[in-house]
Amino acid sequence: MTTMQRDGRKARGEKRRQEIIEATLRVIERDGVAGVTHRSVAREAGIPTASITYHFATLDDLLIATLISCARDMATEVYWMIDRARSREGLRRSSGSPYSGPSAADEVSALLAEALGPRRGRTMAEYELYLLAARRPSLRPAARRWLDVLTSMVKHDDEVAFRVFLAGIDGLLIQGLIDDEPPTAEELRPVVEYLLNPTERRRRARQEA
Amino acid sequence: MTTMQRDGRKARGEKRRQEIIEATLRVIERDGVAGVTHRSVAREAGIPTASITYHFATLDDLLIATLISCARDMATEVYWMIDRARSREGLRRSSGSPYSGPSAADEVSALLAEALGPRRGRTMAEYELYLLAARRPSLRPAARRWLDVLTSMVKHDDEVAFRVFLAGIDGLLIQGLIDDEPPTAEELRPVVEYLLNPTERRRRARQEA
DNA sequence: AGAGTATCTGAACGAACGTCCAGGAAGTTC
DNA sequence: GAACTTCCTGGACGTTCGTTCAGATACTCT
Repeated sequence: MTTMQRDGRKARGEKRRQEIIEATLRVIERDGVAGVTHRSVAREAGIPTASITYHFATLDDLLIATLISCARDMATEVYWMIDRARSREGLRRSSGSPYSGPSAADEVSALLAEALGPRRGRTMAEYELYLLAARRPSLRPAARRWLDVLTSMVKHDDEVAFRVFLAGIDGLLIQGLIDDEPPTAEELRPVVEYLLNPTERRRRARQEA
Repeated sequence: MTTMQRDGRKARGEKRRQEIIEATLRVIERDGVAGVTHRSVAREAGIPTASITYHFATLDDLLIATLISCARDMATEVYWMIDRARSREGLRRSSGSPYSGPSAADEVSALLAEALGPRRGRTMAEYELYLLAARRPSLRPAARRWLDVLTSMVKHDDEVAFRVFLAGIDGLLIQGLIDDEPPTAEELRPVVEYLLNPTERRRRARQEA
């Protein structure tokens, strides 16, 4: 009984798989899907080249596994984000004191600014997935995942306004990627407010009725 | 004086350049940027491989020239589209009879449906340009071209509503690319109407005042 | 006609690629 | 510790790639 690994062989293999996927994602963030080769990923992960072909039958399998993993992570983030926002709203309702924290528009625009600033590489990776999914139907469920999470979690009394909101988010992100410098949360807020407002207005109207 | 070509050598070279660019665009539409190689383009154009390196110093030059050409074509299309719409609006105003042709929302949604249906490949090519521009600043002016044309031609009294409209178009397009089947104009119209309405409402209000 | 120049191309080169494989290392079971 | 399974990897193979280049062809000009 040493201080060494406690995992079985299978667990070690799974860990390696994850390391390879993470290294692949870093390569995609840095150089795009075009930069993904057995050798570049192996260099990034600090492992031998043949180790990749052992864990992934083909390079395409690796790419697909990576993009699906990336999409799953993002969907999970969206899930928790909404969850946090919801519990906060619950607090706001139960307490009688006036709420003065960040508004929904504040939070969404901050999130977009983050996606276009520090997490730019990750955002680009997401849209590489979009484009790959456009050509390969098998990838589409993964690409739509964060949209599905939003759709199923947020109550949308106005179907059309909600679709506009989703499209607006994607449009702001992809247009932000080709700006010379990433837009700040302050610059984005008016647009986000505009995207959210109609929904909010109707919801408030419904609650007052 | 035969019935042969009348163009000088220079003109012939320029024509070849164009043919190569068009073949490259077809390859991108079919297989994406990843499918562009000297040999695949040469096969598509029906010319020898070395002919490409003669007209384009590097494969990257060819790719950039093709995507810029594609962006220029699209900007030109947007230009004429707005021009036609404007002259039609002029007619509508001058004639006293009630106008019953297609509304702006009708036309925009028909255009989007076309971009996601028959012209799907071209639309994908456009977003490949977007993604490439995200990584290469020198490509960004080309990628923004159609946005600039719209911005400079359409009078936008409400800056925010206009930015929402532009983002919405991009979002609808890129989300339409990952739908299992392309959305129809009828499905898109309510969303487009919603994107256009606020602007229209304010414009009408201004005209009535 | 002949010099000059732009256009064109078959063939080849070196580099990078995806993938394979024989064999070694590590862990598990008896 | 022996048998067995899984994990791992250095090295090699055949392919495709971007690019080069010497020489051929087509056109212009004087």
